[in-house]
Amino acid sequence: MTPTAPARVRYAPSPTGRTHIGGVRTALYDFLLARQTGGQFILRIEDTDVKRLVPGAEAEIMESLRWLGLDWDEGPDVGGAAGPYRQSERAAIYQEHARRLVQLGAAYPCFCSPERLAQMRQEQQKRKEPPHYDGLCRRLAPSESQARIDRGEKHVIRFRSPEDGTTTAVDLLRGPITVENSTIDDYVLLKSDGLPVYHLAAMVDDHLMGITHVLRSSEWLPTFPLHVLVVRALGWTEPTWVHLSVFLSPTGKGKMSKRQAVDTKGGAKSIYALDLRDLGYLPEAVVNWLALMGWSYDDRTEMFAMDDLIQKFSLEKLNASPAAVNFTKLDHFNGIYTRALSNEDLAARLGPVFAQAGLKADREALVRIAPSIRERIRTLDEAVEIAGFFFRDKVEPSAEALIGRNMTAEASRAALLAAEARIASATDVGGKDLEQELRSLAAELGLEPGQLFGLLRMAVTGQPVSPPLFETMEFVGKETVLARLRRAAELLAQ
RNA sequence: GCCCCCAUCGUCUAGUGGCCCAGGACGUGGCCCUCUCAAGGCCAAAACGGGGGUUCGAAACCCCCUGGGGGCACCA
Repeated sequence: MTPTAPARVRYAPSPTGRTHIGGVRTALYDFLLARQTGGQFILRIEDTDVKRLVPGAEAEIMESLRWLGLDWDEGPDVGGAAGPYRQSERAAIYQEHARRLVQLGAAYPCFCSPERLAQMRQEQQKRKEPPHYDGLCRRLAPSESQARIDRGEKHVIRFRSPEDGTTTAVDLLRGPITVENSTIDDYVLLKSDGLPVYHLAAMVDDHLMGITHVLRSSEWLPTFPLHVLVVRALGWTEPTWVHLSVFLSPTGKGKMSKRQAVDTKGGAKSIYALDLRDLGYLPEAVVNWLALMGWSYDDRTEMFAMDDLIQKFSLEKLNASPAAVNFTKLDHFNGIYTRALSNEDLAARLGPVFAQAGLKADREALVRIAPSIRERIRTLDEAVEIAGFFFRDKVEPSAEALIGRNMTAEASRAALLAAEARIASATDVGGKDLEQELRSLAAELGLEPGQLFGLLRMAVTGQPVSPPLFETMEFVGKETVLARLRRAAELLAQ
């Protein structure tokens, strides 16, 4: 049931790599649930594996969330009453709970060396047994364990999983999941470096931070019963568990891989949030797209602004089956959101894109061309492709490209010069009068309007595809248009 | 190998036993509009993986198979 009581939810990534859309989607759902119920959205960094830490990863997590408008109420940077929010700063807390578990008899110290464990596993595989801890230290008398600890022997703390019976864990989307306890391994909870493993750290933090709903990836399903057992051993009440399906690669075959910039029809794509930003996608489009990958509202509504999502999101409508990433649909959403932008807004977002392409395009100019390109772009960077010529000093089409459709070079040159003369005497190069004038000219020359216009387009813009000819000429300016037409005629004469 | 999850058009999905010879969206094809490219409008093709049950009635419930995915670390 989607709660009406304030939900406290957390997004708890590990700073071990780049921030991809799978994680971001989980964060989105967390955020929506918190905002809808008037609860809190918490960012917690799970950095207990020192070896896998990637510098800058934490910053990328935050930058990605901010870009998409997923602001958190509590976190490493903003603080909060349940902090610290970085697990590496909470080691003492986990150690205390590990001790408690040992006292309770639900966990035990294990002194086995990594070498012994590796060998054990190897032998088990040879015997075609599932790899699992063989329980050597589980059978140690507490007094002996204590003595070895006092002697300073290196050890970990393992969970003492029940020998028989079954454990049932309830997932909101899948219902009860029951497993034989004999299949639950004696997992390590606290490593010999004193830092916890996920199985302990996440359970402790979720409880201490008052988390009401745990939304996480379905990769955790296999260890879900273990988690429930840990929580119960500590005597805590469980949160509502929601396991979100993973994303599949665009073909639907195989998991979306971490290093995947697949080449779809529109060009290179990326599964990383910040790459999407740099590729010219709008955050509102990415949010809408992501929200619909695993969640739906009804049988027809697809456009959702963040406010709509906050209002309409519900856990019940989450889909338990895996979804393939569909970048083409992202393009579609992006096109719609782009077209909905005002001239000023579009110009503002285009500024950095043109700058990055090395083109000097001031805000005022961008506002003026916005109406001409809005309907022609799906991503912001396509604007450079279609309208970059506006900001280049010279256009130099090849003589070959300047020959009109079904025309000779000479006829093309003549048409260009004839058009130049008419445009020279026009008062308004963007107006209907000139258009009529040139249509008449085309008829006089025995040309289709499209042939003449195509010729002019190539001469003025240097490209076969552009915004509508007359708006384009108006923006380029009469003198420049005339100069370019003369230059084109020259090129054709050679 | 063992454990767990999932299963409707190519893709995202609606569907909670009769409203479904299955609806929407993207994509695809065609037509219209049109100075190019888009945008827009109209139309079309396209799915309940297979087999058993349950039921007066199954896309929906149960079982098996198949397929897909995930997991089996002192990673998360």
